[in-house]
Amino acid sequence: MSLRHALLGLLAQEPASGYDLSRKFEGDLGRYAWQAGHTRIYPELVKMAEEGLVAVETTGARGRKTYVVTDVGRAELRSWLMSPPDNATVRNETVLRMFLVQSLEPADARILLDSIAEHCDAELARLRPLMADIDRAAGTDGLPFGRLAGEYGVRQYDAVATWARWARERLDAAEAAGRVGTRAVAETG
Amino acid sequence: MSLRHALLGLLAQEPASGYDLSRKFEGDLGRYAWQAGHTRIYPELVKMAEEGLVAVETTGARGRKTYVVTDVGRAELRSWLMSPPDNATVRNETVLRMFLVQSLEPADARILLDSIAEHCDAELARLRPLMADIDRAAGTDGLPFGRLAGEYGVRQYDAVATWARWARERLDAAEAAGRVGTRAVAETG
DNA sequence: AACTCCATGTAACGTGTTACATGATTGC
DNA sequence: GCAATCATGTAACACGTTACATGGAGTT
Repeated sequence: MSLRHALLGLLAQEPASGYDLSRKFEGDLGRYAWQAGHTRIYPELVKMAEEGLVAVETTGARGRKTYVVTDVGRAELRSWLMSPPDNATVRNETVLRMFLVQSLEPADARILLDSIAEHCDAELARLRPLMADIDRAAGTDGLPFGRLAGEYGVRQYDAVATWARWARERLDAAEAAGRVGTRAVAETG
Repeated sequence: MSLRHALLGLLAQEPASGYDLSRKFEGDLGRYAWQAGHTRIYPELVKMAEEGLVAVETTGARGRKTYVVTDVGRAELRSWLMSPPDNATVRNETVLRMFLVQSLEPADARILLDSIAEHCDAELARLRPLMADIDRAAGTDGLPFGRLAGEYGVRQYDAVATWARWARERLDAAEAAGRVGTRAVAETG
């Protein structure tokens, strides 16, 4: 039930409508933490309101409903954050590709690794200036919401880019030595 | 449909039964790439066999069925690996916690960040010797299946541990300056 | 004989995605 | 008036988890 806690966390930061929340998932939150569309968010908010975790604060134009966290909701969020389970849910398609890169032919693996490195570089080029702007505006003593998460993204992409380049070198070395411990997946037909 | 490609990738490496495959998901694959239980794997293998992506190689004792990838399956795996989508599926409970750490009171956030750093240290202590063993056995020119993925894990945990310590420092600095840009989630009742 | 591990499966439920549907408001 | 955006929802489907069920083979 992570969606519910994601919503609680966002609402703990500031009251928002289902529409607002669904757009937050389109940003960095959805990019590397958790994805959810409005079709899932709306019913979940209704359910959470029924359970007393959130409440409708205002009803505005176009049927807009603004939700706020209740004390019960805050307690639930804190309890969830403070007790991480041993086996957290992880489902990452990109990491899966990294696992399976060795089932490709070396030539294909090289192309894939290069494209991963480039993709990470592009994300870094987007994120780094953003973080610098935040620090410039708030100073290194300020800590706007999202700054820690953004930094996580930077370090994450940096690590993956470095990994991809390391992996390519290992692959090259293995191929030069004539022993790529893999059963290649060649194109057929 | 990532499960299907995960299965294809594992079977491309070596033929296996549904039981074998389900146990592979219990290791590092499930720990940081993709999770799946046997109850999902068995029906998926049946479906993939119907579609000609895999085939039953042998039927052994206790009804054991060993699957192999077909040429069609290999082509499908290659095609999937070589065309990564713009918005890959990402669902990571731990990263979500990192996003929401700023909705905790500084004292709680500090405890959480410390526990994240410790958890990463523990994983590193487990993985690093494993990778060293592999390199010792295969040499730096050898590349056993899983070596690249294992290295990804090492770099990943290292990055998160460093991030957690950095985040703690930023949090300390912000609190010292008396401005933690967060609405704290305190315990109630 | 009892226990554990191997090995496969079904059914119910929870969660997430895609497609469909509706209507208000704002900017041009 | 038209298009874009805001704003909410439902229904069907896909995917994943938990609980339940069964039985063979090896070990003590």
